[in-house]
Amino acid sequence: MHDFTMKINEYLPLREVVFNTLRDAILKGELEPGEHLMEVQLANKLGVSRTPIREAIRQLQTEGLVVMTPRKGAVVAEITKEDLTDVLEVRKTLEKMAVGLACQNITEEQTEKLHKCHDELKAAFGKESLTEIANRDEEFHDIIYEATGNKRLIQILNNLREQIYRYRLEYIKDEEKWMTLMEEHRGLLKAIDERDVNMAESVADTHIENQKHTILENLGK
Amino acid sequence: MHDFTMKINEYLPLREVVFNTLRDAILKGELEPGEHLMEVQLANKLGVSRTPIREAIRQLQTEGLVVMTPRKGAVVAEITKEDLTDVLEVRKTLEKMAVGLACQNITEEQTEKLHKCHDELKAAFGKESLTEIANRDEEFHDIIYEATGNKRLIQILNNLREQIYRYRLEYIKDEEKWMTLMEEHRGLLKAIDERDVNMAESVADTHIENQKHTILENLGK
DNA sequence: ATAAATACGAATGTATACAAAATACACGTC
DNA sequence: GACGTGTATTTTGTATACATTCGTATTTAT
Repeated sequence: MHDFTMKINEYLPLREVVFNTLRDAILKGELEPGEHLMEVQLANKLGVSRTPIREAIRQLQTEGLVVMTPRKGAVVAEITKEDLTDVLEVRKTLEKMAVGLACQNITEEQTEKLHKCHDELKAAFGKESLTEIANRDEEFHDIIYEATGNKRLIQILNNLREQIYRYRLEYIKDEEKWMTLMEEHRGLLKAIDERDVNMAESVADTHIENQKHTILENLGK
Repeated sequence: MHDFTMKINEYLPLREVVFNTLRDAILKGELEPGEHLMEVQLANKLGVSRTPIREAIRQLQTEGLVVMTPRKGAVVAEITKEDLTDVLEVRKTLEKMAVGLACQNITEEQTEKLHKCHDELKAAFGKESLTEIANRDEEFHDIIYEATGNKRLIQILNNLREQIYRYRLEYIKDEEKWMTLMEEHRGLLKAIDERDVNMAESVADTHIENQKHTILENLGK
């Protein structure tokens, strides 16, 4: 059977393309913090006009990836230790809220997906594939987010995650922490399976706290 | 002595002016939910070109006040009961976090400001001035937000407040709830004075929960 | 008469042109 | 040599022109 919904939404406005391109460049570090984003230069480089560039940069601003000042332009956001701490403190609170809600609201189907994802995550650790670990880890939390049923919560958590995206590979690189990481994921899964809100919140707290320590540690170097 | 720094930052880009104008219009209900925002029409009305209009609309989108679909344009966001519930649930969690942090981090100076604001709020209730009650209420919470020292938390809380801004006057209109409202503010102040985190979180929980009930109640009508 | 096709209008997407401000740089003065 | 001023260049802000698409109404064929 043919899938006639396939081509729906295949169109992407140029501003979206530019946005994704610049976003990736920032998160990968190709555009370094403090670097000035100049419209004409980017327009030439990407082969489009200034208009989509400007709109993309504004989008990046609201995501917190660039900082703009009127008549001065945009620079890639510098992230200080304090900023990171602030982000992770809020994220800790909301992750706890999320796992708590997930315990109450998760469906049978979502539970199944979560287990499957957890298995794949374990497999990724076995294969020692950093990017796959990172992706599965992201997916694992995504499923939990979805299970909360709170759209606004999901949106904010995704944005907060974006803030620390640049450091996620650094965070996973450290093989010494893998055991702890796997332990925490297993803990989350168990707590959600048993609908144990207190345990889930406690594990989530530890999980983010550890992540905070690792990231701040690596940032010092 | 003359103040030569006076005129600094007096310049506002047109996009900012347009943004504020449209934002106010939406929050005041002059632009109704579901209404289509057309660029040329707005540009003519406000006497500017489409460019600043477009940039302002994108800003409104990220604030959640309008919803855009590619090649269709922007409509003023409809807020459903579910959206409102989601927003207020997240806000409850973060308000609790905020008062907890405020208990730990508030300075002498900020405490003083909070007391002063609380007195003015009581006075506003005495004068039965709705807009003044609303403004003082907003200021009261602003001071608490500032006292947390967490910039990201402040930013998110401000955004969440924006979402329910349209209903804040409705919320305060109900004179029966004034006693409760005053009681809750007094409770928050006391808890912060005594650095009692548990009490502060408990009062904040009740405060937002009551707000949620009132707003959802009024929304039904 | 109904349904499909088409053509027209209106709105958004994108590019470019022009205006104003900020930055860089060279020149002159102390 | 350092500092300040004036000019040139670069960059952002805004307006406008052009392209594309979507919706609607009209027309045409069955």
